[in-house]
Parts: sequence; C-alpha cells; structure tokens
Amino acid sequence: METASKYSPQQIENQWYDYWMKHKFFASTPDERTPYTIVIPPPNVTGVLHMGHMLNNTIQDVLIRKARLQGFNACWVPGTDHASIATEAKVVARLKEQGISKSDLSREEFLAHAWEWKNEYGGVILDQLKKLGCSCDWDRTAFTMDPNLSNSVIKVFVDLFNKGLIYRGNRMVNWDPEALTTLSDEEVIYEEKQGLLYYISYQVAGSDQRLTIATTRPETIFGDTAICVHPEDKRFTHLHGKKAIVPLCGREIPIIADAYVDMEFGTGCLKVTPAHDLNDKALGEKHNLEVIDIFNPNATLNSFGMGYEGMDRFDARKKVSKDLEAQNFLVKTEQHLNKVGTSERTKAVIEPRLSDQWFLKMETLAQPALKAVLEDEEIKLFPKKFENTYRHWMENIRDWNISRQLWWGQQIPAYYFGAGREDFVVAENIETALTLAREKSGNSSLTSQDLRQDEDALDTWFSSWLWPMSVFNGILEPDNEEINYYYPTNDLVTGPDIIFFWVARMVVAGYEFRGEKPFSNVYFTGLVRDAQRRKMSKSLGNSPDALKLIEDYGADGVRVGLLLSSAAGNDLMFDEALCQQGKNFANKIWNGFRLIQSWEVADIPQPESAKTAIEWYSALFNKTVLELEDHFSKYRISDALMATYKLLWENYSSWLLELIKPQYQQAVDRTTKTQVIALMENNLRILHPFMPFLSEDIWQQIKERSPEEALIVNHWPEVSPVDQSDLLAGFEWAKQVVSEVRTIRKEKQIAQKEVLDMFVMHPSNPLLYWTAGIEKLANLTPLQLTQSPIEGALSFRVDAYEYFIPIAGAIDLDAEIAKVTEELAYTKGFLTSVEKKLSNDRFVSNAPEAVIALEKKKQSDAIAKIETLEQSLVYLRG
RNA sequence: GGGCCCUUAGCUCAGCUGGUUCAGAGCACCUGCCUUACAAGCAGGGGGUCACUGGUUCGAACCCAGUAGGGCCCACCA
Repeated sequence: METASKYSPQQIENQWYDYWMKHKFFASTPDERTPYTIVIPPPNVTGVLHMGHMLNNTIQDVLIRKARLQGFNACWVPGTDHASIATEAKVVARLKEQGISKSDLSREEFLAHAWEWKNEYGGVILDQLKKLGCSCDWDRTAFTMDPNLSNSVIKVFVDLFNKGLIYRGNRMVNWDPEALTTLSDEEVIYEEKQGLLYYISYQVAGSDQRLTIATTRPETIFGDTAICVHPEDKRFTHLHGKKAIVPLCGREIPIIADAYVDMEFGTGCLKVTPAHDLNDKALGEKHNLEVIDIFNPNATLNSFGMGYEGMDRFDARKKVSKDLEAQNFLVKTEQHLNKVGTSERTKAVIEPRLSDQWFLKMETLAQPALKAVLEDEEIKLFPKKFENTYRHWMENIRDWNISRQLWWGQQIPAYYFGAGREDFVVAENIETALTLAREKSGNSSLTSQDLRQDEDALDTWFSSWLWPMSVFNGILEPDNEEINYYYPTNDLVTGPDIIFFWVARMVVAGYEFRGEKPFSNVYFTGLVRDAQRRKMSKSLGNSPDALKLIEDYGADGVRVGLLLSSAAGNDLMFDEALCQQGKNFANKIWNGFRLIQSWEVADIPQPESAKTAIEWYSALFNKTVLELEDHFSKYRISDALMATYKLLWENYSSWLLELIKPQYQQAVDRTTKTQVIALMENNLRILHPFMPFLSEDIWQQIKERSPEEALIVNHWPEVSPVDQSDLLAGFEWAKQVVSEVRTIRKEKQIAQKEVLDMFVMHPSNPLLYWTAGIEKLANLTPLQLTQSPIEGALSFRVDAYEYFIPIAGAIDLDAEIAKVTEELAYTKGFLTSVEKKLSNDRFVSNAPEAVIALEKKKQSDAIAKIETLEQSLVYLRG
C-alpha cells in the first residue's frame, strides 16, 4: 500500500483517540502496581481552552503517558471548578439578556438557572483537551460542586469551626462593587494610577481658624468622623481637643492626635473615615470614633451622602470636588500617583468595606505546610526559586476570608436562630443545626422554620483546596480504597500565579485533613506570552485560537511547539513558527518510517556498514534514554524533548538511515530490516509522551497489533548498563571524517555521486575504524593506507590522522600550505597553553586527577598532530 | 518600601560541583542541491568582549563586591 509522502494528522488523531477511549486505556482502578497520580488543576467550568491550558495540560499528558509506559498505574483525574465569581457573573449576564434580574429571583430559582447554564456550556474545555490528546481518566471527571465534593467542603467547614479555627468577624474587606461580593487579599490587584490629591479646608468649630487636609477621596468626607494630627506636630498643638466642621455637611467632628499620621505627607492633617479605610478603621477603634458608612453595596452614595445620594463614587468625587471649589473649601489639587486595588475578575476598583464575614485562622494551619516544603523536602517545587515565594507567604500568612456574597457555590452551613450576634450554630445539616440551636438558645421549642441559613457561599478556593482528596472522596470516607491507593498524588502542574490561592492551601489542607502531603512535586509552568513578550489576553486579541492551531499543525505539532521553548518557570514566548517546527518533525518521522517500510527484503549478508551503524545507534539510544531520565527527574521537559528531537532527526534519520539504506532499487538484508524496525519501535516508545498520535499510528502500521499491544500501554525501553562510550566516540570521529570530505566536495564543487579515492596516514598507529561507513557516506573507493603524503592531493586532518584525496589539478599549493601553517600555529599555541598549565606546580597539586589526566591527553594529542602537520608541510614545500 | 530572580549568537534558551580542543542547542540567516523517504527536505557555512567594573583563584560565563538594565512577588502611607 502506498503511504502518503506528507503526514496528515487530522484524520489520524481522532481515530486513535477513539481507539484509546474504546479500549479504556486512560482508565485506572487500584491494583497491585504502584500508582502514579495527577489531579488536573480544574479549569473554570466557564472556561475555553487557551494557550496556558494547552501548555499546562500537554505537560501533564507527557508525564502521565511516560508513567503509563513505565508500568505505573497512571491516573490523571480531570474536572472543572465551579468558579463562583466568574460563573455567577456569566449567569447574571445571560439572565439580564433575557430581561431577568438576579434580585427578582429566589436563591433556588437562580441556582436552577446556574445549573442549567453549567450543564449546557460547562465542560466544553474538557472536550477541547481531548483534541490535544490528553489521556485523562474521563470516567473520573469531577466538578467542585458534585454532591460528594460539596459535602466534603461542608464537612471541612464544620470541622474547622468546631476546632475553633473559623470565626465570624466584622472586618474591613475588599468589596467588589460590580460583582457585589468580597474578595480575598489575593484576588485584589494593585495598579498604579495617576490621580489627584485634594487639599480641603475645614473650619475649626467656634473659631475663624481653618485647617487643611489632603485626601485622594474627597467624596468620602461624608463619612469623616475625625481629623487626626501627629501629637508632636508643633503646627497643630493648638488644635488638640477642638472640633472641626466637615464641609458640605456641616457636621462637627473631633480633632484627635495619633502618631500614625505622617507629618511629612500632605499637610500633616488626616481626615479619618473609619468605614472606608483600613487604617482609619484602626484609628477609629483606638479613639472610639463613630463609623459612618456612606456607600450602598454598588458603591453609589447612600443617604449619608445627602444631595449626592444615588450617585456613583467617581461621579460623586467630581461633583464634590466642584462643589467644594465653588464654596471655597478646595485649596488646591496636586497630581498624585497612588496604588488602587482592583478586582482580579471584574477589574472594578475595590472598595474597602466593613462587613460580617467568615474567616479561617491560618497561622497554626500553615506550620506543617511550611515545614513540608522548606525543611523536610516532602514536597519539591520546580523551579526551586518558588520556595522563597512560598515561604514568604506562609510566614506572613493572614486569616483567610472564606465567605463570598454569592449564591453559586457551597452555602455556608451556619444557621441563625436569633437576633444576637452569637445566635447561630454551625452544622452539616439542618437537623443537627436544630438540635444545636435548641441547646445553645435553651429554647427547646425552636423548629427548623426558626432557623435561617447564612446567605453567603464559600470562596471557590475553599473547595478546590480539597481537590486532591475530594476527587477520591477522601474527606467523606477517609479510609476508602481509592484515597488510600492514589493519595498522595505525584505531580502537580500549574502556574505560579496560583501558588497562594491553590498550591499552598492544598498543602495546608492535606496535612490538616489527612496528615499527609497532597503531592510530591509541583512543576510551575511559565506564562504564555506572544512573540513581543506581551501577556496573552482576550482584550489584546493576541491569543491564538487553540483549536485552530490543532487543526493547522496537528495536536502533536502543537504539543511539540509548546514544549520546545518552555523551560520550567520561564515564561514561554509563543510563536506559531514553533508549531510549524513540530509539524515538520512529525513529517520527518513519518518519512523515516516510509523509507524503511518501502524496503524489499532479501536473504543476503548484512553489510559491515549497516552492522556497525546499528551497534552505534543502539548505544546512542541507550545513552539518550539515560539522559531523558535525568531531564525528566528535573522536570526539564523541554530538554527531554530536544534530546528526543535530535536523536530522531539528526542521528536516526540523517546518519543511521543513510548508513543502512540499500543501493537504489536494491533489497535490504533481513537482519538490517529487522533490527532497524526494532530501533524504530524504541524511538516510538520515547516519542510517545510528546507525540502520542503519530507514534501510535506508526506503531500500528509496523504490524498488526492486538489492543493489548497498543503503544500507549506498551513499555518504556530498557536501558543496558554497559558503558559504550568508546563506540560512541569512535562514531563521532567517523562523522568528522565524512563531514570533511563533504566540505571538500562542496569547496571543489565535486558532485556527491562522483566516487573518490582517499588515503589515510598516521605517524605511529594507523588503525582503521568505521571504514565501511565512511566509504559509504562519503562515497569513496576502499580507504588506502599510506606512509607518506600523497602528491597533488587535497588533505585534511582529524586528530593525528591525515587524509588525502588525490584530485588532478584541484590543488592550490599555496592555499594548502597556508591552511596547514595556520593549523600548525594554532595547535602549537594550544600545546603551549596546555604545557604551561602542566608545568604550574599549583595546578598540578590542586587540580583533581581527572583534570590533570585530561590535560596530559591534550598534550600528547597535540604533539602527535603537530608531527603530522610538520611532516605535511615539509612535503608540500617540496 | 521589603524580598526574590534574570542579563550568554539575530531570536528563544542550555551551560549541573569553577577544570576537555577558541562557549553549546533549536530556530533564523548565508551558500549549493528538485540526489528515488522527506524542499515540511539534504549538505556545507558564518555568527558571541558570556551586561559593565573590580576582586578571589593555578584556572571564572560560573564564586564575591559594586554599577547599569529588565522581570516577578509582597506591603494600608492619606
């Protein structure tokens, strides 16, 4: 059957993915083998595949496929994350399109819409991962709001509450006025923004005196409840204990003194707005100030904003500033650069807001997690530099705000039974809650109707921090077979941007709920950027369509393209040209197979050149597999791929196949064909993690295979422990000889098909290696020995060997002399430097023996070469 | 403001404990080839003051100090 000369991935990829699925090769169940487990970083259920996912999941698939070949029970658990803020925002937007407002719906109605949305659109991303070739155990696909996973979250909440680690507090939180929810500190991004610093004059009550404060937020004057000065600031001593009148609203507020104020900044007078600034809140508590919250949840002014009620905070700022100016309260404005917190999800400017929230105490929980990474090396981070980041966060950890003012997520299992601040209980279900509430209130006539569950949902990360356990139901049934078998997982592959959100918290949860790490290694990928180093983003439109890329270059091509330049932790400059390189590589392998497949076999003896070539390649393959192991053990996936790439392209295709190729239209001997197919099969084994489709396809074309014999479940090549470095070095030397002949052909414009004679001369020990191969590749008549230089011949040298190719009229004597003279001068200089080193006592006494031996070898080689060159020169000069 | 990291060829990066024969790779580039596996290819070639300045050492891309430039993380200065 004719095989196409171009590899076309499109039809092949779907075919093999279906085949693997049909035979359940991705599925894993506990057995006697050692497990190798990866849990996917669950993408947002609303997500679509982008380049970051492609990179991340390609790496996971490489690891899982390699582990599978190595005989581990490989289990890659896929799934999605309910992503409360992002998903709720999408559902709200969709309802809005339908003319429905969230506020018109009950919680149940809204959740019904959300589930409908999830079932319709959610998980598209998982189907996209299949196109990439990801060999996840799809039967295990989990969702962070699946019943078991949600119940795990509730159980953990109750458990932590009962341990006294969860508390409810009125705290200044990061409020997202767009999403109408709280954000954790980690979800706030500070951006430098050029703004104005407003100088506003306040009248001192009962006098003509005035004082001037500087603020970036004039609209918050309605919430002012004090003016603060530094107690040692001489300029303002006379104001201590007096009152000031807030412009526009005319309220009197105390003037207090506190060392918190920076005398250098602004005017040295600070307006204090306890409801809208974290520091002001602290000041307020210290000085017993009134707290006036002037905003509605959507950051419009409320009734405290008087005439500005209903106005957005930024509009109010302009209006207030204008009005202050009109009434001569505004002294001046100055340009001022300040950092503004914005929401990671909605980009809205965060409003510090006081509210009741649930918090998890982190300090003691963090201790085992810190120790596991930094002291015990139970968990290793790749690259290691992230350990510093991890340590810094863990050592300065703050309590985690785990409540969100959203419906989509696990509802906080706190039940209120009265109006008092402490009138609540926490329980896994309402029945237990009722019992507890009756006890706590002393009122045995309470019914479930009297209980009101907290409206808020838990932070999404409060469910995903359990992911490596909850996907195996290890929280609800801590002793089940699956969790005992698969946990702790092996590798986690994720981005450094979620080291705090997710990685660190999973470690915390692992030790707290299971007394064991969640994974052994964490591999941080870099960010995918475009060729101009810009972050890929939807708004820039510089992110290529992932599925289109797969269509154009094949999944294998894209995988190779992504991996080629992604050293761990380094950002990846994505360039489509890399996918083209991947596609070209696939085609190269394809044609390499096409060649051997086309050979007719005959019962003829194996040529010497083929025999030695196969021995050499086997040795090189062996060595490469060892290198691959080393790269993989350090998570240098890119280097592992490059080693495979060079082995297959440069050595297998360009050297081995050329050496064993039969003459045109002639048959190959049986031994060679059998051996090269075995070598090809080995190639496919190491290629498979990177290019699963192509490798499986060729594997199956080599011969008919039963499903159990599929490449995906075959085995990793075994490595011989025999040292074959002499064999490899010998071949490298032969390659040099061949290259030199090719260079001469090119310089002298001698066609490859023209057969040449060649002589070899060595001053002492003319041993000939690899002659058959050299003769074949350089297209030579049998190599001849000579004791003295050949007249009128072109020459070149490799080590102490000198080669002569007699070509009538081709030689330019002066040029030859110049060439040899130059080579001689260089070699002499080199020898001098080596000898200088060797005659240096301090070098000889300090350097390790191996280094000295090496220098001695350099010395003797150089001496031999100089001898050859000098002899040659004498001859050339006649 | 605090902490961490980086600077090696046109580009993207290796370079491990300081020690091979002018410092490596891939891509790009230049030259010659439509040679019967592959032009998505073959063969050959050019290209680097290892950011800069000093120091330690028999020996420095690598260790130390400083300088310049770039990046990341953390932090409540109105």
